[in-house]
Amino acid sequence: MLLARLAQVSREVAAASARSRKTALLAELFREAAAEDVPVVIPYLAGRLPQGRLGVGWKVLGRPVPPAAEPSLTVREVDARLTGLGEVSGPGAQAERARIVGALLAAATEDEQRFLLGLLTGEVRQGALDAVAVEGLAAATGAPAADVRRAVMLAGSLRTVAAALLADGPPALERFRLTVGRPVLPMLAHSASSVAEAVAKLGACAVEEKLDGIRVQVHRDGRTVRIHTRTLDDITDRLPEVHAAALALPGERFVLDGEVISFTAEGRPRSFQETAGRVGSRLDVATAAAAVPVAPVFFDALSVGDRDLLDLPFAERHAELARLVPEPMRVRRTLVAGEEDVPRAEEFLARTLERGHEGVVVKGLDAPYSAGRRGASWLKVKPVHTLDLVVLGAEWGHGRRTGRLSNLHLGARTEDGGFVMLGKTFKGLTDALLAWQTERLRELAVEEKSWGVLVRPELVVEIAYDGLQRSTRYPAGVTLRFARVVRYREDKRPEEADTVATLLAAHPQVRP
DNA sequence: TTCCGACAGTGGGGTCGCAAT
DNA sequence: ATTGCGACCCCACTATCGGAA
Repeated sequence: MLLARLAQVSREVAAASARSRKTALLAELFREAAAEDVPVVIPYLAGRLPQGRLGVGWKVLGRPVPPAAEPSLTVREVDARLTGLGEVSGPGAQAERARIVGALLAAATEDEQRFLLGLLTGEVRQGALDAVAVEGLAAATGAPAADVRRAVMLAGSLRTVAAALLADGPPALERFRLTVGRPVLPMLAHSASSVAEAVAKLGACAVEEKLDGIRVQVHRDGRTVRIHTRTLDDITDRLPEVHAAALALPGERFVLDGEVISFTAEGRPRSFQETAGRVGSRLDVATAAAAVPVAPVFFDALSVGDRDLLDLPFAERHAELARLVPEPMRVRRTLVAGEEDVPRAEEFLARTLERGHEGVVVKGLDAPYSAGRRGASWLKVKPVHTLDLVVLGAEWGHGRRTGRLSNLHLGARTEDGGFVMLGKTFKGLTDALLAWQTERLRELAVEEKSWGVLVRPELVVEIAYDGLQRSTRYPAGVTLRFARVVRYREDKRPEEADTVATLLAAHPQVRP
């Protein structure tokens, strides 16, 4: 199959607004694809490369290449060239990557170039990724969409399921069950603004501490242990402590879900930055582990022995977890029968925060484990802080925000009446607010840049954020975590904005 | 008819490892 | 030795579609 066909369908999918239309377009293409092309066609139309990321970004891709007049590239040839691209390393790698990409783009028509650049940057912008591709695959094969979705979650891979399904039809889905040693996509949580709100939604529930570390799924089969991240990367080699802890548990076969985090000698959690840095260290793990030891803390059991627990209610999965894992290696929790217990749950949240953790996750006791989904039965509750800051500049947006000033530069007041930048945000803005701020900020502009504008510090904006973290990038030595716009404060003058000093005073545990 | 769950898109900061400078 | 880039951790929020209520 020619790449041109995929590029054409991708353009049509992007142009269609109805999801049902996108699904139909994808299904048609999947039916056309020859068996050998399927392992490439499916991920490409889901907006991803089967090889994953290839080490090329805008630095290499930014240089325009004259397009070919006629399409000639086949999907398999493109796939082979990109596999080669992924294998480039060592001195001269950047030039070699640029050469390979340049040659590929030169062989591509304008339409194909656009599609390839989207794939390589991970931004196809066709309004369809894995989920719509799953729908398309179901439509193409006549398999129920829910069954296909479930198989993909359990396989952790759309490509594998697609190949099996197109080769053997719907019965192939039976093969995709939870298997010890093969990671499944983890269940995720929604947010709630308070414990009371979460309990009102869920009824009988468990309130568990939320640790600010790295999510892990730990598989043990006999003496073999594998540790995977949220995106199913294998990080076993980086976490010898977790490996040892899994082998020390009194069970030969299991799959557990939890968080890896580093504690100080006093038992306080280290900052996310420290834990993430440790888990990210690959070269000298022993030295990293000596400086920042980590520990697993589990909260769910997906499989124990030969039993697949995914469809059991959380209460039963947790009972299995408690049989296998000793208390200190499980998250702290309290059980709540209903709304009459809300004060106790709030007390639990307060104590969890005192211990230095992020917040809590409220979990319905009846719900199954929804692999790969943001289940309605897990609700995280974290304290939200707010500040009144001043807009110092703004950057032009991309995609659907093209032509709008989108990403705001946020400043706090200093003692001498000036402002220092604390970070940026683009979140929390409605289309109407985007339009309004674009106009307003252009009026206030004192300097036009290629990337946006610098403005007179006059607009005050209320910003919500999750906490403070150290920064080497910003002059105050700190930056906001997960900053987002709440509203503009046109009733406030910049002299009334919050200062760096008040910000630091509100977070005494974080020092620049 | 209205409501709400699921998705895609739009990017944020930090840290590590690698290659270029 | 330092710098820049890309991958991958953490993530919030809005718009939209389409099925559920």
